[in-house]
Amino acid sequence: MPANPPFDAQSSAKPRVRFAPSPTGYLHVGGARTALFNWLFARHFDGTLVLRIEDTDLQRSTAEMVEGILRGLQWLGIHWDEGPYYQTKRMDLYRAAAQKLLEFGAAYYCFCGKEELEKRRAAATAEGRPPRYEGTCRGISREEALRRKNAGEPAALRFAIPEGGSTSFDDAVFQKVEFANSELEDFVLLRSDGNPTYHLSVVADDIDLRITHIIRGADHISNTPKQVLLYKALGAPLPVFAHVPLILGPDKTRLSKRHGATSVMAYREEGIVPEAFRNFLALLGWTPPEGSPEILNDTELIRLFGLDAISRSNAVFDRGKLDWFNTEYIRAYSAERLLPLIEEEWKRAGINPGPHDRGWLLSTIDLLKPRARSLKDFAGSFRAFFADNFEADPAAVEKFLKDANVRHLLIELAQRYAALPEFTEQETERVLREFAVEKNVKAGALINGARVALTGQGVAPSLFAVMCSLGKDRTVVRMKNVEQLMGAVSTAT
RNA sequence: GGCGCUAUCGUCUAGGGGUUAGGACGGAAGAUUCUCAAUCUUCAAACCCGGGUUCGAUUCCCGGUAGCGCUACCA
Repeated sequence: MPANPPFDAQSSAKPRVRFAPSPTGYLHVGGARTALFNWLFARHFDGTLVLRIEDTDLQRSTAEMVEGILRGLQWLGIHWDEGPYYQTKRMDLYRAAAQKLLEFGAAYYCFCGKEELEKRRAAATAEGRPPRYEGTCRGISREEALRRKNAGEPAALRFAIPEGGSTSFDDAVFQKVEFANSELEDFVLLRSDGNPTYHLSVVADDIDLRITHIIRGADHISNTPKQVLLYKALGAPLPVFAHVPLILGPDKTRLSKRHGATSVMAYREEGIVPEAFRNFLALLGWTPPEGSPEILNDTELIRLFGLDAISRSNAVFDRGKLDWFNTEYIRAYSAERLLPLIEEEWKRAGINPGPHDRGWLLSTIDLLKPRARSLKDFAGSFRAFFADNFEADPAAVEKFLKDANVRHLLIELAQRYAALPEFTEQETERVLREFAVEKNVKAGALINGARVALTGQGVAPSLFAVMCSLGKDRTVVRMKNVEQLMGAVSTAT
């Protein structure tokens, strides 16, 4: 039984959680997963998700990154209820907290210069000692410190870690975690320019925003005892901490650009549908109850989600599994829902599907979607359905069209189709099969060759469905032009 | 280096003192013959190592190893 019991849904208080990205970069996969877990938790308990932008690193934070992060969250369908709050606009809160800490005797001014500290750290490391701040300025009397400070001497404010003992907390994922206080250093609360550092601003904000559960990456575990000490020094009740394992690349090192796309938006560009990405992310480090399927919509995700089922070990980002989720979602989506997403792909690929009516577009998408792995396919390997300028896959040509006789027969067959009054699946198939018998060739050879002639691909839906989708005119023209495909191949290879 | 966390198929994971160690992705084979990236069927694939506790450890404990994290006047 953990000392911090899991949040009690029966209690009147609804949980308040937050996602607090730092706008020094785009929304990356790890951040998105953290945001997702917070959102799922808030929705599950009918609580509140607060968005807070941690932009106290003035040098590296930009408005563009904030914009990108918000867009990423929106794309994923993660909606926050409060905020965004900007830390740079809440400086008074942090300074007041710092002042309080100073008055309580939990903080003191430090006059050590940056270079001086670096030198000492380097020396300590060289001598094999832990490079911790030794509390040099801790002994300076309060009056003396105030005098020097008021005289204009630059000073940072440091937190005074209690001597001896240990600090522990009960993590909803990792259970009890304990650190000896001797391992913690007197960290900086206020820089000498008066701006707060991370620890101070997070804790002051989380107290002020009445955050009940802090769900964040496991890389913050080591920071937590310092923050626990801050809560105590400030006399505030502790929230429940829940640290979620990190996401790794295939080589089991922390996911980074080396492994490919780490930006959430890059996956949109790759033709991933947001629900698929969200579903995939949810299952990275969290497992639904036994017997649950893995394809889970937002309602199911929210209903099933719980902190207790979060894993304690890091998870490798498996691109292949993401693609599987994507195919499942594309297949399950209605053509109506797919169409606007596909139109974006066409725009990007410079495809204008022409004068087709909406009904044709929808039925063609339905025909194609069981074989789609990405939205990109609708502008890529399915291009021939929506544009007349397409390139043939050389491997498909090689496999099904290298026989000149097949090509000649296809051209001849095109004449028959041209004369066919009723261009339906049944009729086109009947004509082709009779033609095959007449010419004493296997129908399959004609079918496969025709598929390549019509779509440029060796893989496509049933040929006669393809013909009907394309219509008589385009079918006839493409079959007649089959030799041109050969030319394209020989020049391409 | 110090401190912390973690360790089940290639990957995500279930399980838990006695199990044929379960599922999903991926892989392999077969079926379908109108292609396959579709569909169906089948198969291969794991408890990090060493001690201890126990009648019995993959499961509990300790140690080792490995991986990851933190170790800033970054967040």
